[in-house]
Amino acid sequence: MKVTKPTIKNIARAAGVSTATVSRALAYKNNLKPATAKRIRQIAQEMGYHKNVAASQLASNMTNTIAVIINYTQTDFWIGILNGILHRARELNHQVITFYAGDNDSRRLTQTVNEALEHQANGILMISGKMEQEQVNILSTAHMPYRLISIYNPEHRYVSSNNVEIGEQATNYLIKRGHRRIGLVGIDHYLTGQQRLFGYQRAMTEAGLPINPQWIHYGDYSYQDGKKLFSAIQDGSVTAVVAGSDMIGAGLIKAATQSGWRLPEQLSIISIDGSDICELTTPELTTVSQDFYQMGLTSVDNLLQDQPATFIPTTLIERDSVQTLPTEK
Amino acid sequence: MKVTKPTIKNIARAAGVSTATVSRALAYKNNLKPATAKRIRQIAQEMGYHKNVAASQLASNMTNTIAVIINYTQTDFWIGILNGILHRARELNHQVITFYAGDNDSRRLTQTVNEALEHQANGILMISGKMEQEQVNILSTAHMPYRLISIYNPEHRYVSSNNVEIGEQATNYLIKRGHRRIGLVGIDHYLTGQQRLFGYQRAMTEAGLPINPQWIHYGDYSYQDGKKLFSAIQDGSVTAVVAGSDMIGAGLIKAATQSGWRLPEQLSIISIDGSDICELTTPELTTVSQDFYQMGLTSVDNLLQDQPATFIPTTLIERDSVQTLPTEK
DNA sequence: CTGAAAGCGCTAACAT
DNA sequence: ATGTTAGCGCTTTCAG
Repeated sequence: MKVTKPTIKNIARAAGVSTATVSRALAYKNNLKPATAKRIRQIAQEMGYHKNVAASQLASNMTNTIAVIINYTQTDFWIGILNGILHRARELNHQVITFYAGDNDSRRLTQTVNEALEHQANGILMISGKMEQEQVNILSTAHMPYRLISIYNPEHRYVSSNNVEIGEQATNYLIKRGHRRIGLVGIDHYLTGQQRLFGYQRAMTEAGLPINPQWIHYGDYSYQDGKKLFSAIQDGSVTAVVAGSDMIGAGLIKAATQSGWRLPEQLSIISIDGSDICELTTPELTTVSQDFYQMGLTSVDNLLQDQPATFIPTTLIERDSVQTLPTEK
Repeated sequence: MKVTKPTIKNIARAAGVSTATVSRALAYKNNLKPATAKRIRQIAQEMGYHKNVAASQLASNMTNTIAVIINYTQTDFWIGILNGILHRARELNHQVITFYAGDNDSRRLTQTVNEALEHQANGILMISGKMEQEQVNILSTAHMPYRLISIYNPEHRYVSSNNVEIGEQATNYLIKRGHRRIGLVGIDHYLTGQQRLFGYQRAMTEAGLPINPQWIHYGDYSYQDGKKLFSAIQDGSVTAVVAGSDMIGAGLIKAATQSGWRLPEQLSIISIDGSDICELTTPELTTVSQDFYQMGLTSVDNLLQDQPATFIPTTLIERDSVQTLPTEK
């Protein structure tokens, strides 16, 4: 489909004015006769004109745009963040354009980071579970402000929950209810996972509880992995688990239920990172949640105001009818 | 944060060549000495250079970009579509940039459509439940190819499932199981909803079943509305319902369960538009599903190859342990 | 194989 | 209040 788009030149000709006047009219500048301005806009609309943002950006050297990179398409924990970003960005008269990198595909993430970098945004917000040094390097040498969202990385600017604290709170929740053999299921091999593991270890250690390495199982935060990982704990070696994400928690619950387990009698689960989906999937699930929406708001402020790295407060949400068994098997 | 980005001019100076040569080197053109090319790329990387896509587009008049507009941020049915789009777009060497319009906020949708239009994409894919004439007009007069995804609108190019068929299949599923008083809950007031309603009506009529207007309830496809709408059917006037979306279905199930109902004994539910979340929320739910991923693939092909409007095939997915009651109350 | 130069569509001084 | 003009950073002829 060959499409010839009208330009301000066409409009200028049609309106019998110069391109500068057209430009001014369309930008709602106040230094021209309202009547002319209105007439020009009228003509522009009739011609189905839309500004060529490339040319505009190039000429003005301004974009008022925030680029968001998302490295997940299977889980939806980032939707809350994105909503927050959108809200605050609009408030501050910024546009948001989003780039998807797929699911933890390193090569495509690199490619996507480069794509985002080529768009002359005011800055980049990066929502990704995994990041390799390569991508971080590209970002950090690219002369463009960026923030890692929900990714704690002490060497960079981030807006993240405190994963150590989250891991610790979740574990303590179970310990307080009498559990002694507590698993940690579905954390990743990267920093986030390591932090949560550290919090888990700290809670266990401070409670004087031993940790069995076989209680710790890695995954990719997905529902699928949650289901898979149930097999790793169905020998009954633990009475409770901290799920590395709500999707992991949901997967565990699904698999456990399918195996005929009754929850939470046979297994108590507390899940990290409750998103909205959490209520849906598992009303009985307790969640140590990040306030994702708030994280989005904060991210934009942090980026545009050039603030230092920051933590989002962690809150523990008990839902409906949670009653975990206060006894060890 | 004041950032001065390197340009090809800087690189040219640093490399002792002309900007033309730099441009060629970075575009991997084969008409220059490999050694020079490599050296230039090396320098570019060291300087943290990234192409200014605005300038590039302007000069070459090419973007190889597909713009996607999404008008939902609370439900996630579109993620499957987006994945399909991403996959096929990459295959065809196209970039995807995504614009979020929020949640059925007409003003913001208009704004977002305009933003997308200003980016010189090859075309626009629009995923939205509701669309008003205003936005459709803007799109259709903008000299840019576009497709409405999952929106049946005979006056425009669309890639959609056949909503009449979907409504009919779902209703027939319940009729075959012996239900006679069947509700339709949570459809919208727009074309999609009307089509599904029509299918429902056709199935009922062909089965010789009467339709009570009070069995039909409107909503916005959200989980929240599903919960709300349960009150509309809890008088027991229907023995089964077609849920207008899987989120509606999930909401109904949640509310019904909270009210102490046992499903499917007291109420059979079949849900339209099962996304992945569907399995998660309600393993016992039967779904008339669109293949969202396929819809994404098809959308890209359809757009880039300038094909006519098309329907995606509909499939009925029975999950796990569905056994609806074959008797009327 | 490389350089010089002419724009792409728009904005922003600077004139008038 | 409007027109003239010089670029923005890049690509792409056209020369050499």
